Amino acid sequence: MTEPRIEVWLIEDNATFRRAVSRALGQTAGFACTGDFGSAEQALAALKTQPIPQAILLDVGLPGMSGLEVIPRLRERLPAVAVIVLTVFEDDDKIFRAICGGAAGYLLKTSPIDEIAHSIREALAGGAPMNARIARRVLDMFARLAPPRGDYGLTAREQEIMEAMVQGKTKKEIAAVLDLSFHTVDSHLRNIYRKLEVNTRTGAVAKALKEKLV
Amino acid sequence: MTEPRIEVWLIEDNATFRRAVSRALGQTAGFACTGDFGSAEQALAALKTQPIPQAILLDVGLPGMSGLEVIPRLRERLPAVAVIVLTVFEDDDKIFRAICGGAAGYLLKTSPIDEIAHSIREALAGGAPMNARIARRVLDMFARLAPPRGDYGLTAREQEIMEAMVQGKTKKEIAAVLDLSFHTVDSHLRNIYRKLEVNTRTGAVAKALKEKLV
DNA sequence: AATGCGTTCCCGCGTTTGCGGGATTGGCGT
DNA sequence: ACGCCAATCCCGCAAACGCGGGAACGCATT
Repeated sequence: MTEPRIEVWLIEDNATFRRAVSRALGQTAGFACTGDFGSAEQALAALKTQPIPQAILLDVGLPGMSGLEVIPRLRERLPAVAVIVLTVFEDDDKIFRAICGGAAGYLLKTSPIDEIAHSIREALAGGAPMNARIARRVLDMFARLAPPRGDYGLTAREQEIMEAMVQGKTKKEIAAVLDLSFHTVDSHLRNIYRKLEVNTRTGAVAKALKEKLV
Repeated sequence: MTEPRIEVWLIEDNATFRRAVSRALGQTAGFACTGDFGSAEQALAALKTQPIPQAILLDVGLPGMSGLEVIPRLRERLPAVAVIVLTVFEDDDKIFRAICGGAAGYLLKTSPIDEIAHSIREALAGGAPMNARIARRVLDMFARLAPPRGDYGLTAREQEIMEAMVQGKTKKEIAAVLDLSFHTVDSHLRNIYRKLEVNTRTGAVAKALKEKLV
């Protein structure tokens, strides 16, 4: 069985490293490096003239437009292409921005070529290949970003009032949309304040949003 | 070289599957299953009498206390132990809650034993072993949870006012901490409202928190 | 010199809020 | 049957807020 070659693009400003990866990938069974570019701009320009690849290996430390900036643009034009970040950086902010931009994987340049090849297959199969340390960082960020999910025992009605409050509505407006008396809304509001241990709507909204009560 | 055995606990209500994994792990070089439990409660009780393991394989669909609930408790008592979820479920909510609870990995029960063994080593080495599909789900959730990071051109002073506002402070209090006149704060507030296109502090706080302006 | 903008300060007025008091109904559990 | 509590409604008042005006200064750009 002869499976079709996986066509890969490489965006990397270091010519030496770029050629090394390009050649190594070309010699790996089932892969072909059909394009290598020294900058994001060159790659974007090539989209208009060349056939698109299945996967793109991307450095983040590029001259001009950074790798992080280009991810969303690539994803926009080529939603089906797996963009895999391949870099030396492993700080939270870069990882975070890469993922939020839509990267399908995040590898380190120290990875051997067969791991890179395996990762490309994994990404195309719907996976998310990541260096072990990176993966841990992602989980940690996730957990930190996560909701403490405080439970203050708000009733259904109070939740409803909270939602309206978060939308910036006044008591009068809330009363109108929920078809209640102004005084009733006021009453619920006081109960919410007591439960959340705040005494202004601003504090209540901040607490609700921070702790994902809404 | 004789590396020390890795001691693993198993929390899984299906006795057949539990024994199968336990035996397979026991026969794998470098591993020892030193405890297997049919419920979270049994495992928590065993913490008091038995020596603690290096890793715990945990099912989420347990009778009584669910696997998701028990993760934070385990992490609390045993911060150094790698808790790896091993389950058939792969819905976003369960994955999300497991990670937020502090799980070090998330595997599917379809994984062969050598992959499980490898994952345990990976977790103990600071990695985050995940099934490929699960990893992709995590990245997708991450990107969705991500901040749109709107930029409304708030000045440094206005940012400062926003932060104080998010803390639930009144205009008078903000004026006090920033050593400004009440009227100045009022002025800044109006400019913030105009830039964010809101007309209440509630709306401003909601927008600021949702779009990570603070 | 002129323009724009951020920052600071001030007045007044009508609206909204927070909170102190209440009251009544209906469901739920022991 | 009794208490508990969520949910609904009401009054009044001091405080805070939103917004309409305004003015002044510094600093950078044009």
